[in-house]
This record gives sequence, C-alpha cells and structure tokens, in this order.
Amino acid sequence: MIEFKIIKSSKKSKARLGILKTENGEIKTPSLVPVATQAVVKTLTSEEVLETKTQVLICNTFHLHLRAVSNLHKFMNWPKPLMSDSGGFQVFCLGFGQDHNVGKILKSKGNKTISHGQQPKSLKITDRGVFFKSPIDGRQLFLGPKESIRRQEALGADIIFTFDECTSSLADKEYTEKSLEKTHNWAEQCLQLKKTKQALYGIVQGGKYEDLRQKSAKTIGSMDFDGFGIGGEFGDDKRKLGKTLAIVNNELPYQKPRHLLGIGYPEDIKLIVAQGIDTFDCTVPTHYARRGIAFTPEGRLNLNQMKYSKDKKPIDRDCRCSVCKNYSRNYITHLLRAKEITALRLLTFHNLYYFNTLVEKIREDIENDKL
RNA sequence: UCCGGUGUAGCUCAAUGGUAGAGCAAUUCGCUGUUAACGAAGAGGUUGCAGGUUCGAGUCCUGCCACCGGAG
Repeated sequence: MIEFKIIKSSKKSKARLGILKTENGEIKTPSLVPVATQAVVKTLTSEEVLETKTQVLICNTFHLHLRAVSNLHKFMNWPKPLMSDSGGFQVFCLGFGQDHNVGKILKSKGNKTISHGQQPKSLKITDRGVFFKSPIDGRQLFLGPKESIRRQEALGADIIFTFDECTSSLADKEYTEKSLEKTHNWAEQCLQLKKTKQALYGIVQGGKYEDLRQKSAKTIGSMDFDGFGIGGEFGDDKRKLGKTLAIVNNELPYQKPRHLLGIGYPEDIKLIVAQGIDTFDCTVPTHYARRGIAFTPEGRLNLNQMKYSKDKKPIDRDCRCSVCKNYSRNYITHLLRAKEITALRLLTFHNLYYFNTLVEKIREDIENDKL
C-alpha cells in the first residue's frame, strides 16, 4: 500500500516534487534508490546507510531467491522503505549480456544483433518464464511471473516489480517486439497473482525503438499498477534517453509514481528528473566506490592514482559527510593500495551521501523554480 | 682467508646451447534495475661485470664483483 502525492509540478520542465508514502515511512521524491542486491549495500551496515541520507533501498529477487531469504526489513535491519527488483534484469545480464560481454547501454557500434528465436547460452527464455542456472551451485532454477511475485511477497518489500525481460541493446526490432509481448503478458499475470498489499510497479520496455516504447507505455500504463518502472536500454546518448523518457512518461498516468530502472550517473540525474522521473536506482555510487572512484562536483576522482598519495585534502571540500570531515584523499589512496577493505567502505559512504545530497539539491531546485 | 650456493623486469621466480617469459607491483582505460574489493590494455630487460668457446650463450669455460650459508 503506497500513496503518492505530487506537491509541485515544475513549470520549467516535467519535473515533479512529491512524497511517496509507504508503511515504512515516506520518500521525498525525486529520490535515488541505492542498490542492495543481496539485502545489503555492499560494505556498509544498514545503520551506516541511514547516515547517508538514503531514503529507500532496492533488493533483488533473483539473488535472494537463491538464498531463500524472507521478511527483508527485519532480516537486514532496514526500518525504511524497500523495493525489490523482480529478477528481470538477470534475464539480460546473465543471458545475452554475458554472452556478448555488453552492458545494457551499447557503447560500440557494428556489433552482431540478436534476432527473434535466438537464446542465450546459459539460460532459456520461454513464454512461461526463464530457466536460469544458479551461479552458486549450477542448479537449474525457474523464475516466471508467478515465482517472482511469490518470492517478492515473501521478501515483503514495500514496492515490488513485475517480472520482465530486459532486452539487450543488441536485440533487433523483431526480437524486441516479441519480447515486449511477453513482458506485457507477464505484467498482466503479475497483477492478477499478487495477493498482498505491497505496491506493484509494472515495467515498460521497448528498447531503443520509440514506437515500441510508446506502445509499451500505453499498454502498461493502462493496467492497474500502483506505479511504473521504466527499464531496458535507451540508446547510447543522453538526448535519446531524454526523448525516450518523454515518450514514455507522456503515456503513463500523471498521478502515479515513475521509477527509472538502473540509471544514472550524476550527470544523468537532472535530465531524468526533468523528464518526470520520481525515483531511480543505480549501482553507480556503490559500484564505482569499490573500484576506488569518488564522485565530486569536479567529476570522478580515481583515488587509486599515485597523484593522490600526497593529497591531504578531503575527497570534496564542500561535502559534509563524515568521511570528508574526517579523512583525506591520501589516506583513502593508502588504504586502496594496501588493499584494505575500509577504503571501499569510506568511498561507498561518501558516494551515497554525495548522490543523495545532489538529489536533495535537485528537489530544492524544483521547489525554487530552478528546474 | 677457504669451501659451497645464488645473481634474469620494481619484487618473487621461469626459460633440453636456438626469437628472454609468468605472477605480483606500477601505469592507463572501462564499468548505469551488481555473477563485479572486477575486467581490459600497453609499458617494463646490455640476463651482476669483463673476457673466452660456439654459426648461435641467460645457459658452457675463466677472472672479477655483490649477496647468502658453512668452516676458520
């Protein structure tokens, strides 16, 4: 059960300022949703995550399915709102994504394409669902709309998602179109199957094809979901992302919350908010932290680099997080070079705080008619 | 002083007398609903020094130097 209130709609853009109420508290939107795939923000405790201004986390049904986890809030000691992703992204990243060694956003041109009828090497996609091979023990494991919803009900997140197929950026139009029919069909089934009061978001797909995006948004948008996820790839440049979101959001019911799945870098956030996105999850702050990258107003700092080993400044002079207050760049560089895991903890903490502060400023910008 | 051993990339070590390699480190790059404290690439050499044997020497021979161990 959620309630979404739009407090203010921008006159300068399609941005909205809102409050998303759940049984576990409110989310001021727009909001970042940090990723806690395995019921943990990697390297941090839930108490530490609370200190990063994080309002809500997203866990993953596929990974937690493997571990037979349930009752997430209690399990991970997270008192605030939670989302759970359906496992649909794993259909891509453990399938064609792995086969072709590509992310969901295509960087290089001239690759092979995926056409209708093709199957990934290590999983099988059928009309009923997907056969996976467990990365833990190789055991075969099936996830379809029913299995995903049942698992997500057991996990008990406040907001859950329909089981979808996130298509590869290499998928051709026919493949994407057929996949979309399946995703729509699964969405309908998820809606029928859900028995709990959890909010269910339907996921819009369609890849880089604008007509398919519009069709998907119309279809999913007309179903009785509590909110909407927008998934898949959006082409390889930011203008395309903005345009796709414009097309999709134009079709979705205005009053319901919209979640953009798996975007973005700091430079993406203003753009997606200006297109009317209310929440968005992204691994970037936490993932890059574990690669030694700190985000700052000047851009990304690669603290692995020797040049920071004598730099006594904090990561970001203007950041008020406890890492920037107490530690210097050269300390973190030292920890990274010494392979001390605390480096990853400090960077994860800072990056989350930094991203959340960035989004907080964006909310203020909407409030003050600057965005 | 004598005897023995070892000297090859920054480090640890490979290389039947036939184009000197690997791992780690260092450097640079990549990462957008996390199989990810990951992955990729380039760079790095007068093989301790000086001679000799040989078509050809990291490898065999001689001398020297350095380090390690043992004896005194």
